Order: sequence, then C-alpha cells, then structure tokens
Amino acid sequence: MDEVFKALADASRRSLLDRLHAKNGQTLNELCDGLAMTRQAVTKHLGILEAANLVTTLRHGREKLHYINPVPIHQIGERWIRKFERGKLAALSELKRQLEKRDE
Amino acid sequence: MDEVFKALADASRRSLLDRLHAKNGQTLNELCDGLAMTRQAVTKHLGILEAANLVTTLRHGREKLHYINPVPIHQIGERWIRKFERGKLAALSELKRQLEKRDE
DNA sequence: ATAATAGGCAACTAAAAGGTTGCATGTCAA
DNA sequence: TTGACATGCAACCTTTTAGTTGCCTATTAT
Repeated sequence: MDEVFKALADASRRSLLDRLHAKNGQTLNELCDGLAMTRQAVTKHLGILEAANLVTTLRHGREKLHYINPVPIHQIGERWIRKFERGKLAALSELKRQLEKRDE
Repeated sequence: MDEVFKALADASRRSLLDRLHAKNGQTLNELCDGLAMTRQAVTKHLGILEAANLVTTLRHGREKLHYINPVPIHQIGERWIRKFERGKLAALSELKRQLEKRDE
C-alpha cells in the first residue's frame, strides 16, 4: 500500500497513468513523447509504477508494452478514501462547531 | 492536488490522519504519543498536512487542536480514483487478452 | 512570581528521489 | 549481415525529505 501511495505522489507518474488510461498498451518510446525528460528517467518512473503493481508490461519483440492495472488504485479507494468519506459530514460539522466556539 | 498526494505519500502522515479520524481535535503532544520520533518531526508532518489542507488547526490557549478535513481526500476519490475505476474492467480484460496472445 | 507545560523556530545531517550521461544489448529490416 | 531502432544498466549529480538537536516564547497552575 505504501508503494502505491509513493508511486502516486509524483506528478510525472500520474501523468503516465493518465496516458495509459487514454491509450493502454503503449511502448516506452511512445510514453516518452512530449515529456520533458530523458527516456531513462521515464524508464525509472515506469519501474516504480511496475513495482507498485500499477503497471504491467509485456514484451513483444524488441518493444515493451505497458498496461495499466487498475486494481491497486481501486484498493486505495476502498480501503482508504472511503474510510474517511464515512466520517466526512460528522468531521466537518464538528470542526464548524469548534470554530464557532472560538468566538465566545 | 499534488500537495495532497505528496502529503499522503508518507506512512507517518497517513497514520496521523488515521489517529485524527479515530479521535478528532487532538493536541500536538497527544499526537506524539507512541510515535517513534521527536515532537518537532511530528510538527513538520502536521505542517505538511495543514499545507495540503488535510488538517485544520485551532488554538485553544497554549494548546493547538488538530482537526481532519476530509474534503481533499474526497476530491481525490472523485477526480482521480473513480476515473480509473470506470475503465477498470475494460483494462483488465484487455490485459488478459494480451497476456493470452503472448502464448501464440 | 515562578516553575512546569505546550508549542515554535532554525541550523544541521543523512538518506532518498528525480534526473542526467554514457555505454551495452537484443531485435528487426534492408 | 549490418545498420537502425527499442530498451537496459550503471555511475554520477542535485535537490528534497525526514529526522535530529538546541534554544526560545507563551500560557497555565501553584
């Protein structure tokens, strides 16, 4: 879980996921296009995404195709985001109450 | 948005949010209990959470009370997580198809 | 008043992150 | 088979991050 959060912390990596979301199965060179960094930097980012299981790769001859794996993102939604959404209204109203008490 | 992802990338900070979720409105010293780091380190983490708007504080005499703000977490769920959940099944089935093609 | 309590500020350190350059390897096309 | 293309590996550099120590300030209780 920590690896996934860490992987998502970088804007370049999120943008890579965005691009794979738009078009799945891209090669390394395809994913490099338009990014202001070297191929090697992109390789590292993809490696981190792969280590976090957010991306799966498939060799096809000399090409490496990258596929997004939506499962870890979904898990974060389930195990983490939702947890905080449950208490959402309660937390906000309590905060509001406290803020108002300040002016007494 | 980037600040929020970055803030969530650290396990200590997520644990602080967890603790505030369990009991909202804790003081700095309260939040230090049981953590294997100095008060100053916790202060920094809370500062990052505050900068990302994940935590709001309220001074009460010499105490500083920390309240969780669930809104940014919710926004990440809405604007980010859900986006990838939509294409989820499609992405997985395409990946599966590609993986099977490998063995031809 | 004064001591204890709650927190703030700043300088410093170590390690990790993000990126680079240079070179090596495997695969495809002519 | 040879050159071009797609990717891999490794050493290196710079900035950021997580944490520390040391000292200062404000509030509260005795």
